[in-house]
Amino acid sequence: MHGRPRDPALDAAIRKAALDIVTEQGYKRLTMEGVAARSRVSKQALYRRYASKGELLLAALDAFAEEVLPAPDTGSLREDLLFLVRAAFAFHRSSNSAFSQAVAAEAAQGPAFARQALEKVINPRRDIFRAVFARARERGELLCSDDDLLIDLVYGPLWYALLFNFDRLTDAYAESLTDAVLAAARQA
Amino acid sequence: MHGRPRDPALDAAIRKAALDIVTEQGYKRLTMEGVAARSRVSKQALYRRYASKGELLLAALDAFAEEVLPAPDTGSLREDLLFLVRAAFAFHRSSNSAFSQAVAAEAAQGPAFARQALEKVINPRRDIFRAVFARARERGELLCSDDDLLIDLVYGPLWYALLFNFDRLTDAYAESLTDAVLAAARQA
Amino acid sequence: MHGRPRDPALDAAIRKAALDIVTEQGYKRLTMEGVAARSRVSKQALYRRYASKGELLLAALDAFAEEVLPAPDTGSLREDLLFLVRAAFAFHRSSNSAFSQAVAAEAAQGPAFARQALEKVINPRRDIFRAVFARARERGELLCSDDDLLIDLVYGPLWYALLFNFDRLTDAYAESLTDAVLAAARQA
Amino acid sequence: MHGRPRDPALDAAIRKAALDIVTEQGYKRLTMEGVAARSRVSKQALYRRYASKGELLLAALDAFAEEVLPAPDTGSLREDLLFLVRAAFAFHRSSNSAFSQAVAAEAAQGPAFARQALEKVINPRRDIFRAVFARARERGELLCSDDDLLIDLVYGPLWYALLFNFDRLTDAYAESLTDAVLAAARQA
DNA sequence: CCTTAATCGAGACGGTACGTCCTGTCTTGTT
DNA sequence: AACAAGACAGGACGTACCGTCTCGATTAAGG
Repeated sequence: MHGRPRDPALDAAIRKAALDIVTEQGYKRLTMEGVAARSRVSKQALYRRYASKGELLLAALDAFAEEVLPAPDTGSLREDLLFLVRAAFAFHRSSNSAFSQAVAAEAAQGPAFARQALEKVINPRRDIFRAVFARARERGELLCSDDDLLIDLVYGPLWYALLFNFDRLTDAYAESLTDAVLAAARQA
Repeated sequence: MHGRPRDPALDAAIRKAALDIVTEQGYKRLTMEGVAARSRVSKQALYRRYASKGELLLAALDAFAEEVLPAPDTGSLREDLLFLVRAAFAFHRSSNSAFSQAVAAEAAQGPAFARQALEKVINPRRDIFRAVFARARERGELLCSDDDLLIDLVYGPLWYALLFNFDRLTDAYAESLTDAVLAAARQA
Repeated sequence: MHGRPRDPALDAAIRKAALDIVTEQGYKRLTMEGVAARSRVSKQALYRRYASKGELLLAALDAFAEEVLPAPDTGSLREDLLFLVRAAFAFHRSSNSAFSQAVAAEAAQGPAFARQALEKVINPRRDIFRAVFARARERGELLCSDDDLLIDLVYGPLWYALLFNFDRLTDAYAESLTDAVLAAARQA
Repeated sequence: MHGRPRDPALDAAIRKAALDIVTEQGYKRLTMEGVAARSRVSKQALYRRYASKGELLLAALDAFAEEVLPAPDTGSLREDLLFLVRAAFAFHRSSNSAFSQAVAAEAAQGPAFARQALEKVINPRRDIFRAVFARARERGELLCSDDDLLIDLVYGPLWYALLFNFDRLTDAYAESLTDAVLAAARQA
């Protein structure tokens, strides 16, 4: 038998509360207790859905996951890449950086979270690069066959900067990085 | 100023306890309370030395910092790089990965820690690459003048994998990555 | 008024579950939640019948209430009293003591429960004594006209012992107590 | 070694809070959480001292335990008894009845508590009767040698009334009860 | 030699959050 | 209607750490 169904309004309220707290106070201050209080939801109802801060964070991340990700097609690999890298930098430079850092912190501490973040947040963004690379390959602009490596060359330095050298995420760096990736891309 | 001097044996006991707890139970379980208990040191004495888990972690990291970092000089940039990248991968693949992840988690959550980690752990390792690049430049093997960018191309993907895709840190990947860096290095 | 009639099988199941839990785990562990779970009855159906632990306890007590209460008639007041006092002691000494204590605990905390317990459990037992006293009075064995006082002299010490000195409920004590009551009974 | 000693001011604050809550809101509303909040004491400090509501109640009862118990000596057993019985009734009729009921409830549910209550609250009051009986015995007013039985005849009906028939605790009843006890006392 | 001051262990303290349990009410669909 | 199932707000539970604070007992260096 079925019992009373879960109230979807609560899911929304919880996600919103979590989102607000992270952006306003940072991930460190994100607390099950606090989310319950802010969303006016009982702790029980909260724990029924999310057993940990990590799961809660992933749920809150859905807001970003649903974003339509832009896939540029300028006809030039360099232009496409530059656009994407700049956009990625801009995203992490914005107020969303609290989330990026939360994701990093959580991923560092649990492979379970890492896997889910990969699937929900990381891979969709990598796929856009894949599409760009596919088109460039048709045009003959790309000799390297290892898309994953090239994408790592973009996102690696990005998350690395996010961890240790936040200020590095400038537009100038975006351009240098893009050219470095291009050098690798043109090499068989 | 006089009074009883601090007992250096306590420093050692504390660092050892912290180290043991992190490797045995992971960084999440590292607790000031737990370290005090395990090292048979009073909380007071502990807090006198390290005001936070972060400082404690950095102190425990000194064990690694004191390691002699090997600086290869094979006469070939590719060989030197390959050696360093493989060594770095090996280090993070080992049981020390708990520490790498702890550093990542802590850095993600506080620029103060990030800065200290940078100085104590990250930059010394970057400097080794710098030396290698300097020699290669003299030999004419290196056109790119931006050492930091090249080093980011190495360590970026490494930490990125550490966060999201641990299994990626294979020797094969080390080689691919090295060649990508070389491509960027040879480009003006 | 129509609709589906209440299932009497549920009443039985609930009472049994409550009874079992009290005897097995004590009154403290008696929980509406637990009774519902054990009796495989929904909490709704449970609350429809019994609005509180007290009501539930009283319902469970019906099992005892339906017992045929023996009314001795030996021709001697002392013999009759002794029989009743011993029987009462024996009852409370048995495994039913969990119930007696539950009744005491609940009565202590709510006059509402106390009144219901009085009516359903306490008074019926007092009435047996009344009958015995009535016969004794006819035989001229009884000068005291205050039955309630005499009965208090029996049940008072019994419940008192139940609260504070359980071990006191021996047969020897039953005899002493009976003789004390007799002394009071023979006095105008 | 010793560590920081417990702050005795906290003991006082806790006892006061517990006392106030019980008299103001009844024993049911007495909550470890509530006592901690009202006494501005951390839950930890509270639990360090009292592991349960029962222990807390006993501690709060110290206020009464320290009371000087009056021991009448009128030269007449009846007068002495009457005085004591009336005083006892008056005590339980007063606002302290909340405590009496709390004690009853708690004693009913745990022999551990019962034993402690016996020692701290019950027995000291019984001892006063013992003293009165001793004097009466010297005067030849007392033939019964079983003090405990006689005291049960007093306190039994009292607690019995406390549980089931609160209104019974009148001065008239005190007199009837006294006379009944006297009848038993005069009997060998 | 003997203060003097910072150290040490032990552990109490006010807080905050944890994750669980129970209460009493409610909302489903099913009988 | 009553029923099983189970979600819901609310409140209390007992525990774990946090960082700070007494205690009494050491331990040197400086007077």
